[in-house]
Amino acid sequence: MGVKEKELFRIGEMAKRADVTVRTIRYYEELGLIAPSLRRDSSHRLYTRNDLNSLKRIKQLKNYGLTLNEIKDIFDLAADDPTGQKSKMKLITSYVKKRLEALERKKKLEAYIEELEWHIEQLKNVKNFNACPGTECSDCEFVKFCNFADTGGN
Amino acid sequence: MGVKEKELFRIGEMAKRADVTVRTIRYYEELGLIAPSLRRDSSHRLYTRNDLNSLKRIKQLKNYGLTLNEIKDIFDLAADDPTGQKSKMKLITSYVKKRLEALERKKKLEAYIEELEWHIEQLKNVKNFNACPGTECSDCEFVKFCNFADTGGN
DNA sequence: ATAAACCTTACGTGTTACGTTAGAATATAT
DNA sequence: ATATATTCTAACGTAACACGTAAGGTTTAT
Repeated sequence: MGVKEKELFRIGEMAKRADVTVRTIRYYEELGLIAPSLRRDSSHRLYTRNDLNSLKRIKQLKNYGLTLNEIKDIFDLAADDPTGQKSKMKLITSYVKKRLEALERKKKLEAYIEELEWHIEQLKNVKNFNACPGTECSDCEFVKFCNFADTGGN
Repeated sequence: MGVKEKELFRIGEMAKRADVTVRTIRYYEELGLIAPSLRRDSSHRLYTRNDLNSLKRIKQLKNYGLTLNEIKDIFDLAADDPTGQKSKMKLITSYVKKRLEALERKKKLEAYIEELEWHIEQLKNVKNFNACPGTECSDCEFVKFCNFADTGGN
């Protein structure tokens, strides 16, 4: 089935619909993230509704905190195997790896949040408290809870 | 009580003990993160064990995924109020804000992880699957689950 | 006294995600 | 048919981040 001309967007239209700049779209093309489904003889880019979806998806993944490189990895995985017959296992493996990386980041974030909560509790409960870390930290009565304290050796 | 000379480290010693470069320590000083407790007439930096703890703490917080600017914010909070008598509430408020920011990041990360898991499940269960997103995505029988699909309007 | 360590100043590096001209071709509206 | 708008490629600019690296000089340790 051919692509109806009516269903094609020029780059400016794409930019408006996805709320990004024209430059951004071209930049994503440079990175190999999205390419126009076709071009005119004039070399003007023409995009389909599907292309628009891909662009929106990039925005979504960016919003999850992914870098453009990480997004490209994911897109490339999908492009590797459009019908899913060739290397399903490899695809799954890669997704699983991405998941593990994300879980690792989550773990660190949680440790940080716990730290913050510890500080908040200290501040709430202690009368004569010393802000930690600070110049007085070594005299702080709570320093024993700090796991970063120098133990004397190297 | 005065600082015993024996307990003072020069910058090279600091670098070794914290496993960073000398340049890194000077850079942190530029940013206002750590300053040597004193200097010799020669302007050589001299650090205390407490300084070393601060340096190690920076490494720890970096490991949590914080930027140096974020770390500086936290340090500045503590320095604002070393005895904790002046503005306890303000301090708590700031920590709480940092916590909320971190929770926000965590939420996004979790959404991403769920997405990955959804893809993994799809790949595991679907026989004739199409990698999503991809050129065939609009024909995918699971496209209805995708929340980024263009709905026709703007 | 000579090497090792340190000092300041300042430019360089690589990554990320685009912004911003510049000059030319093409498309659309009247 | 022309005026205006849009698009094209190419290429340089930017701004934050976290230092690296050299230059040229002083200080400390052995």
